[in-house]
Amino acid sequence: MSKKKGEKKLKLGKKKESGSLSAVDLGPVITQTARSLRTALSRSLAESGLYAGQDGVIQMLAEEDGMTPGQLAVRLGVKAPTMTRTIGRMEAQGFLERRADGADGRLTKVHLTEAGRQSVEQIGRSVSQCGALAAQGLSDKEVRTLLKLLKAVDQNLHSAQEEG
Amino acid sequence: MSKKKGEKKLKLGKKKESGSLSAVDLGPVITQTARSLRTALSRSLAESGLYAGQDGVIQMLAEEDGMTPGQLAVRLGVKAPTMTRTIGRMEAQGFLERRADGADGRLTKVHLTEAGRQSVEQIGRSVSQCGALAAQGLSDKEVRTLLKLLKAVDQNLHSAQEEG
DNA sequence: TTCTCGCCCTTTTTCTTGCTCATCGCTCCA
DNA sequence: TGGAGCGATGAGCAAGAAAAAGGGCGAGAA
Repeated sequence: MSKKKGEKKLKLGKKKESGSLSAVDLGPVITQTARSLRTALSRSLAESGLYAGQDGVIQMLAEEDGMTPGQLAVRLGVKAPTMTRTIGRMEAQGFLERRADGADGRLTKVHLTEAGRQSVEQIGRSVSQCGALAAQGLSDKEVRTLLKLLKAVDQNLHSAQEEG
Repeated sequence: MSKKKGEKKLKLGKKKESGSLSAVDLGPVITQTARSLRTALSRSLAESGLYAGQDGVIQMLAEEDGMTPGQLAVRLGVKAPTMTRTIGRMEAQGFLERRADGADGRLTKVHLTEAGRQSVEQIGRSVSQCGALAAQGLSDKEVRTLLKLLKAVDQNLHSAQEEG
């Protein structure tokens, strides 16, 4: 790998290699931004009485009630055990409830409770408000570009994970 | 601040509000990408015997030994309690050690041990390798754009945090 | 000069998400 | 009918955050 190491511009090799220079910063910057976002969302979500990470479950269920923990995990990009525990906590909090599937005994269906359904709107507000804040000062086009690049990165990470 | 709220373009509001449309997706996508990255980095870092989140401490200390927990926390974008505990764990793992500051009794200086110093190189490899993987298929320019946009988002999030 | 109060830094505590490894139960197919 | 698989959980480890508790330093008041 890596033939195009320093051949990019060859500008006197002023600062290291211009090719990898930025890539190293990618990790830290993504991590940092995600942390900031999580913290911000967390505070906004606190008004609804829930934590960052739980919002997705509510929104997913609002779109399609009765999903299984496994489905939720996949769609939210989280591992199954994490989803199980989060669901358990949210059930205790009264936002949703588990019901056994009549046809297949292995499956558990997750349903929104009345309280859960009532929180949907407020959560949507928190999320979009948070998104708007994050995107402040960026043009529509820039946001789309950011989204596209981020998805590409995520894709890279995923495909590598499978190969091991 | 903020008078220029909806006066941006006013283009008939074709699809909802063209401004926020993508913005809502920003949060989930960033979160998701960060999770993937964390997982990937975690595996790579495991060879060095440490966890995702600890790498930054080593690298920071490699650059400037003897920083205080507070300084490390700020530079790594983490809250002080988190840093304290991480340092404690890393001290137990043998990567670094705490020393009291002679001049100011409130301060604690964190120093890399020999083992810590020896891990610096390998960690650097893990991080840059991970960054390279993430940036796979992206042009140099795209990476720079991504970096720029991400930093802008992070900035937005931070400035809002201060205002409360 | 001495004492006290306010401030800063660190650490402790408690709660959550998230991951990996391991386990238990149910299905379905050979 | 017995085993392979899939789905949901359980247990253990770590990062992060918020709230609050210790300790030391320094400045201002008496």
